[in-house]
Amino acid sequence: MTSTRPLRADAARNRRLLLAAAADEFAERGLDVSVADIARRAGLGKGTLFRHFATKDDLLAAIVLDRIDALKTVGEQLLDAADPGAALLEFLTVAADQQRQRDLSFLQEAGELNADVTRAREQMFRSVHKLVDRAREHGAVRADITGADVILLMCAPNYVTSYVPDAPPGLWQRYLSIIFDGLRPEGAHPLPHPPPATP
Amino acid sequence: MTSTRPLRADAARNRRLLLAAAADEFAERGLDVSVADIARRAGLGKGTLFRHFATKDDLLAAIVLDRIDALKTVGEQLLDAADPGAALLEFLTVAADQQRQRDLSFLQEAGELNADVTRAREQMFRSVHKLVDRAREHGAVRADITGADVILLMCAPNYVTSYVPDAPPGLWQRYLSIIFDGLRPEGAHPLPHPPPATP
DNA sequence: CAATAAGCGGACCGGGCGGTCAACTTGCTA
DNA sequence: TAGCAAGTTGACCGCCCGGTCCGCTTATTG
Repeated sequence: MTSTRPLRADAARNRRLLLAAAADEFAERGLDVSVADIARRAGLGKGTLFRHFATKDDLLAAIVLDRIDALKTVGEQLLDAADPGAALLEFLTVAADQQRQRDLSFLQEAGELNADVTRAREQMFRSVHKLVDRAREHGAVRADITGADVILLMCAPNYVTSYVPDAPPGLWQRYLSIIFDGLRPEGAHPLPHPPPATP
Repeated sequence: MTSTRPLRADAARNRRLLLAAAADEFAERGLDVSVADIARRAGLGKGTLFRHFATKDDLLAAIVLDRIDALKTVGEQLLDAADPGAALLEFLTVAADQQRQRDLSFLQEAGELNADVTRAREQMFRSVHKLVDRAREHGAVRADITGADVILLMCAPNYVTSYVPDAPPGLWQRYLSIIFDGLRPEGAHPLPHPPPATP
């Protein structure tokens, strides 16, 4: 589209600084941190932040877009894995590990208004659906589970651990493991409600 | 302590109106709704709200305290139930059903500063620990699960469904069911991380 | 090295928030 | 029913937030 000439060296560095500071700040203190705090953490002025990202939501969207794209790629690569059950578990592990601490709600909050994020998210969701379908056909997950279910449950381990004050770093793995056991065919009980259509 | 004379009739009614309006508003639109909106929904002035609740957090704490107390009572009653596994599931069902939609984070957010809420929460947690212990001894849940695990997972069904745009009313039951299957002994895989000590 | 445009920063703005207050209304009681 | 304490109200306050703007700095380039 707009053939934009490359960023000046310092500007490129500052952009990276801002993205990193914002990611940390969002992760540690939630989506409500002020842009002033983010800029301060990056060691830059507030004006600089707004030169790089027109709005606070755009900054959030840039971070989320990165992560979703990375996840999408991981998902696609895992489609060729030998063990479909292990592949799905691996995907969920990467997904939960990538978004540390409390930046769980990233997926929805940012996508509301940004078309790029929405599109990337849908591509990533498609990967998940395929992973789940493969795992189901292989008997690695129960028959009554859908991709939409897994997408919804994907962030739960992070959510759950965000409520323990000084959580040890790997605690989320415990809850991913429990939830994944709930997805397995062994000992599965019939589900009381059909899955949602949307995601 | 302070022998306070009973509220005037209209004041008592308004207090109930405010609590109901706040509960609805928090549930529908999250904890960030303005006190002005809550007062408007109750059909009252903002000043009236602050006469009944010194601060917005106090209002939230009053709501949360009610719910936690109710949950504590349910938990204690279920301790006498014949089937410990069914009792635990019933408790989790009541817990998830009680806090509809997105008011999931009630437990932590409000208790941060309010001593009453903290105390009530700890009592309720004690009930959960007992329910889980009984269920474990009975073989209804896996041996490596603790009360703290269940407390953390308690709100997950609501959290998960809060991300589907127009969720059908009972959808949370699906995810409670999946997660509960993950708590059962059949098909359980060893957990990769010890449980947290705190709750 | 000089010229210049790209980048930077912080004072500033409008708006919305939680919370206050003094003038007004109303349920209770004797 | 008269008197008054209890209750109500919305205009108002100070604060902080996202976002703007313009004078200043600096990387780039011929």
